[in-house]
Amino acid sequence: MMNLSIAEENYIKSIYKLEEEGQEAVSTNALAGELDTKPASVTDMAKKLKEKKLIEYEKYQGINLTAEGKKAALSIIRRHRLWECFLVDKLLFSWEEVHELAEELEHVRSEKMTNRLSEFLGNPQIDPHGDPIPDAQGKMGKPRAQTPLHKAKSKRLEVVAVSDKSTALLEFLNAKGIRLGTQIDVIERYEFDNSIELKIRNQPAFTISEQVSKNIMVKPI
Amino acid sequence: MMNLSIAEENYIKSIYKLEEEGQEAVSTNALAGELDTKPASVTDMAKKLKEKKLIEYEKYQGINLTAEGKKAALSIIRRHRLWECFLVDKLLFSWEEVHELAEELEHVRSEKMTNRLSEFLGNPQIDPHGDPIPDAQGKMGKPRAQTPLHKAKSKRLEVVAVSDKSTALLEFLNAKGIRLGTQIDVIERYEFDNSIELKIRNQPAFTISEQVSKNIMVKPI
DNA sequence: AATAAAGTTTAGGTAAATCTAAATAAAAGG
DNA sequence: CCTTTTATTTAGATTTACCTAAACTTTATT
Ligand SMILES: [Mn+2]
Ligand SMILES: [Mn+2]
Ligand SMILES: [Mn+2]
Ligand SMILES: [Mn+2]
Repeated sequence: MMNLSIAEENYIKSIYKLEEEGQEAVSTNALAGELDTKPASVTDMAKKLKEKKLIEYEKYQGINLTAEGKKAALSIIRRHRLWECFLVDKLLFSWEEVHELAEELEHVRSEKMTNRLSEFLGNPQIDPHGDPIPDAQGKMGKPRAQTPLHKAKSKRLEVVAVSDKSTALLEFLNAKGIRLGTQIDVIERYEFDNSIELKIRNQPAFTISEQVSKNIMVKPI
Repeated sequence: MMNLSIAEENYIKSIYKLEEEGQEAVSTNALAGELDTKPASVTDMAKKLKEKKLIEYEKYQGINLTAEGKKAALSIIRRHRLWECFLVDKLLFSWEEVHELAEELEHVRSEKMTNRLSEFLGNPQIDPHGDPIPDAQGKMGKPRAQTPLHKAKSKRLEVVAVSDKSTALLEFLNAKGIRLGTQIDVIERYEFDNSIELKIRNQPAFTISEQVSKNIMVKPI
């Protein structure tokens, strides 16, 4: 496996994320948005990553990871999520604090360290946001076939993941008492703005916007 | 405290190390040697660090850290040594494996994470090589007034630190059964090459070169 | 199909951190 | 004190990862 720069790793990870979110071929603009950079910079990097055979890329046709690119992505994601577990489980950070730190820790490349960290943490299967952790071979549990709350049909639900890791969202969820494993009763869905009124045990009912509900992944219970 | 690049942090740390080793003013060449770079690059960086008021520097006169530079150095060293403790105590690495990993982990700057890591480790006072760990305020236990084995007068000694962190030396010490806390009996000192014959409990006596003995810090027992 | 709008690439630059080779200053030796 | 050696700095390039502005493609809209 080639040696990637930090910038290259961040690109690979973002391409993986956008592909996973359903983009057939990842567009220059989408990637620029995800990485908070300019489209021209993305084009530059695309040429380099193509040269290194980590992506397939033709002018104006968008980007897709090659098999090798996917392998690299999964290895970065593994490190990212394991460090998030460490920060939450061992250093007692809360889930909204760990993403940015893991964004840096993920770039320390050592298979031995990564595997020992995993073992030390008891080989966790999901990270603090409910996302699955790839194993040492790059196999990831479930490809996340999760229902967002705004599309769930059932009345009684359990929170299994959040898809947005912004401090803003996670702090909002903290304030409302919503975390992984929280059980939710849907009281009412309002069609005009797709807001949802819901209730959590021992708490008054409250309403959340579609913006929020589409980032909460749930399963029926 | 200003935001330093990884390169700047590595320079600051090396300047601190060379000052600590006794260099009145750190020379361009010494620093280039320590950082495995070229003197011309050091001159470039010296200008930048002077601009940022982290060092005192006049052309041809060598380099010294300012108070602010020292504070920055101690903060980097704190992170470095805490991560080394983590790797050895929690991930079960051996002392020759951790320096290079810590060289990268040290650049993740988060006071909160650093302090939590310290707490998680039980606020250790020394790292796996016997070096003191600065506290959150940048105070470092003892300024290392340690005797190297080749200058020790006493016959019975205890190993308290190693001053060279190269894998080569540390693996040699592993092979000989020398680690922190090991008790040594000096059997003979040979003047012609300053080699030392010594003995460790339950092991045949053996001889080490001055190259080795000057990197083993000891105290009498 | 023609045109407008949106998306993407190219051209040309900048800043950081490096390098080599040449110039210059300091130190050492006689 | 003069000269040689050693140390240091400058000048000029290179690489990586960005950027803006202009040119070019693709796509959507009349
Ligand atoms: Mn990252
Ligand atoms: Mn996560
Ligand atoms: Mn370092
Ligand atoms: Mn150490």
